[in-house]
Amino acid sequence: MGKVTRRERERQRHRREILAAAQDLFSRKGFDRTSMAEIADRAEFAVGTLYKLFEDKQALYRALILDTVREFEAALSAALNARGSEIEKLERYIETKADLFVRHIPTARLYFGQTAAAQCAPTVGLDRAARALYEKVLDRLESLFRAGIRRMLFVEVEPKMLALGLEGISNAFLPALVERPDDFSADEMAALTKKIFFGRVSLKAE
Amino acid sequence: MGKVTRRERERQRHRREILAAAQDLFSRKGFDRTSMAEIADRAEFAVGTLYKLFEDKQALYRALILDTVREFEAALSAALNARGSEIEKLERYIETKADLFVRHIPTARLYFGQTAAAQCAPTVGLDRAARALYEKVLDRLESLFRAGIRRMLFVEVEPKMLALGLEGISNAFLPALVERPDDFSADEMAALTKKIFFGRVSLKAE
DNA sequence: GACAGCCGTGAACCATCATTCATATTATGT
DNA sequence: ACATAATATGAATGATGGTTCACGGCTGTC
Repeated sequence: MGKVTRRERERQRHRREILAAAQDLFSRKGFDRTSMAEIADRAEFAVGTLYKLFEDKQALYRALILDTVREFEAALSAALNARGSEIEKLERYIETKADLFVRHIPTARLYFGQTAAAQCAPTVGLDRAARALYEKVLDRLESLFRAGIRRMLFVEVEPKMLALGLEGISNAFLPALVERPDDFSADEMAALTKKIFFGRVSLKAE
Repeated sequence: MGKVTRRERERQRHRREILAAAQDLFSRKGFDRTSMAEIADRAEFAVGTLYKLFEDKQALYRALILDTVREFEAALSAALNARGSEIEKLERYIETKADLFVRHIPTARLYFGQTAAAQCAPTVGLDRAARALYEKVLDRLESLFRAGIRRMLFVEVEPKMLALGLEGISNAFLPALVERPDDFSADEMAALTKKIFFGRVSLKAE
């Protein structure tokens, strides 16, 4: 009973095509300002077809967000769990994130929207599971900072706050990247982030 | 011909009441998920009245955003133009912003939504004028960094990027603040921001 | 080659608002 | 007190867009 029939493969391909169309539209115009008809148009299907593959608009959105956050979470968690000192892990985290941002701008927009922005307006963040995945990354960051502080690699600051601060900086350049994608390389972005976060901006002694 | 008749004063008071109701709803649920009827209800007016005071829903929103951003811009620009060295000005900027955030959380949410988040999804930022005001703050930050670098107060990094980085960190704690408002004082938030941005997080020599 | 089941289709349906406007209410001037 | 102008009201209107479903075609099976 081979479940992987041609039918099923086609079905999954269509599903992916719809998600791709939706990603572009949702990331540029947001959930409410994107209609099912538009998504169907762009994906070259009829509206009805979307409803064959997804319960409703919310479910389609959720699936997309979940895919997006899962992809990011996987890459970022891998970076955070690689070998090396706390600092090296965090540096790899920064590099990985910059790379993801530069390489997949629409995905990055969605990721940022769901993590940073949505935290301030809970009603906007439409998904529970995605949130949980992001929390996992935050927790991992926090515990790395905690360990780093214990080993005297970092200053003594609430580790949770350090994690949020790092998130803040590593997201900071995304708007600029969105506006002029060609002016940024992942390496530059990562270097800048590391310099500001780990180095010191001020030259005066404290 | 005293223009400041009772009628006119009442009118303005009603206007403010409507804006106050709208602020709470928009900041919590966003533009699309807030209906004119809801705003009218909360403000204890009829829908028609909203249309006597505002052209349409967009205009009401624009007025609100403009008020919000204007308020922030005024306070932040004042901080950036006060006496003192570049570092002192920036420190005052950080303190002022933290204070605004802690004191006016709904306003802060709107501000953040319109500045940081909206930059990534241009269609979301519904207002031109508000954007321009924020750009003014960014430009001022940038030129402060530029001057500071010339005077060897800061490391040599693209000043624009330093400005974005500072924005990133000073926004970073807002989500935490929104979630548990009582756990944060403006002073703590400002101190943390300064420590991460101006000080150094890493203890190892570079 | 006929039959059954799956797929895709898009017109039709319905709920949700933004917006309007005829009417009711209140304030102002005489 | 009366006339008049300004203001507030909320039911009615129309547009938008999510969702459904009856239909026609295609695929794989016997």
